[in-house]
Amino acid sequence: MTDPKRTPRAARAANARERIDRTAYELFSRRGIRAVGVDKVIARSGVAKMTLYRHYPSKNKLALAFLRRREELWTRAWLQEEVERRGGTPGERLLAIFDVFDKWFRRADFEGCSFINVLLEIDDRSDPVRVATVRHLETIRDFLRQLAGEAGVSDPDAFARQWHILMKGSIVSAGEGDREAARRAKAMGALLLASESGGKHRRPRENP
Amino acid sequence: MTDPKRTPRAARAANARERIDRTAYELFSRRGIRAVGVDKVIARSGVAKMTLYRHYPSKNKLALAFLRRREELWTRAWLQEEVERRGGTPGERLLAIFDVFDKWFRRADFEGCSFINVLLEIDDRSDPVRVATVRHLETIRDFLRQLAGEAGVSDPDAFARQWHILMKGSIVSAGEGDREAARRAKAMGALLLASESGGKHRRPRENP
DNA sequence: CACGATTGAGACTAGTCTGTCTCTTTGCTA
DNA sequence: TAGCAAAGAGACAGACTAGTCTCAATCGTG
Repeated sequence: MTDPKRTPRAARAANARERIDRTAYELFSRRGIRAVGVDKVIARSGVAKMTLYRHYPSKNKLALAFLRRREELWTRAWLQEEVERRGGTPGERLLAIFDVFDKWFRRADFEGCSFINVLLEIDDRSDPVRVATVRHLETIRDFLRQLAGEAGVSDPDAFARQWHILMKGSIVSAGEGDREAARRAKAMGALLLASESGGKHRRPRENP
Repeated sequence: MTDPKRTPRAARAANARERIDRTAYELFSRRGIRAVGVDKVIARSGVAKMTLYRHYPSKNKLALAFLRRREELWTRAWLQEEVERRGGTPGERLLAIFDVFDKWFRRADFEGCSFINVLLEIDDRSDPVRVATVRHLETIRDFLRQLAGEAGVSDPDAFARQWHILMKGSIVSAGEGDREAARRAKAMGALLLASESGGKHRRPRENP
């Protein structure tokens, strides 16, 4: 006989992992990894300790799973989707990054970039979690390099790294409290883009 | 007991506070504040626990003292001194920041910016230590605003914030491992500076 | 020489952390 | 209906955390 009222134990149990993942995402993205204990994840997700440790053999593994999820949800499903939806040309898309950031920075619950946060909170350069953040940041730069290449800049890798500096700088500034950080970065991005389309192996497009 | 060799107890005791400060600086600047326990500071500085707690009533107070020292040594005695030594005009000095950063980023023991690191490792926006880092970052921006004003920029505050974005972005990139980050940021700084001195909203101040 | 202040050394409290273990309960399936 | 795999609940270990407290050694100064 089906009982629609209470949530059956099995139904909850079935998505125990999903509850862990979601809770870890909420906590780690907002407060950092070191600052959040497994006990907190357990209490918030309503899961038994052994259940968590059966899915993830250590907190580090859970942290790595969190970073993967962050890339899925933040980098791909949010940033890239949003940017591709807004901008038409590669150049427009690059600039649209800062429009997306602008809305992000103005959110009351702005949480910053988890990759930067985790990168800076781990001292040991060989730490697997730290290494993973560097890799995830590279994924973001791959996206930038792709757009830069499509935009026809002379050195897409160097350009992507410069663009990434603008992004990371504006994120830190937003964390400091500057809500206009995205617009400030966008203005510099526009300058960089203009200097690229008017420089080196390209004819100046300046007004006569 | 049994004081080995020289270094009389009194001589050591006399600069107990200085030893604490120096040790806290070394540890906090390199590993962050949360990651370093008071026991570590005590062991490394060779000071008794009660000695530390008599000078600083809590670890937070020690952290605040560390940040003040960081501003003294890093911001003023190092960055500002170096920049003023290298550059002649305000514009040259602004660009010289990235020359100084370039040498910094190439150091094997590059430790990053403590203000950014501490800012991002503390979640609570009302935390006194976090508030202090924001204030110390403002001190850096004051310096930038001063130079921007002297350079005749139309909006020194906005310019300083943009410049600071370049600085912070390049520091994070250097932390990621990009040793060319300073040069990349400098190139963007040069563009920004050029757009200000030759742009539409130019403000004739000094200069021919 | 003696006093007062500072420091060293380390025990101690009370709490946190990650990770392990046992035991019971649950729901699905054969 | 019996068995099995997954999960809940919570005790537990061992290490670490910030901070308190006591007591003796040592210094500079009167």
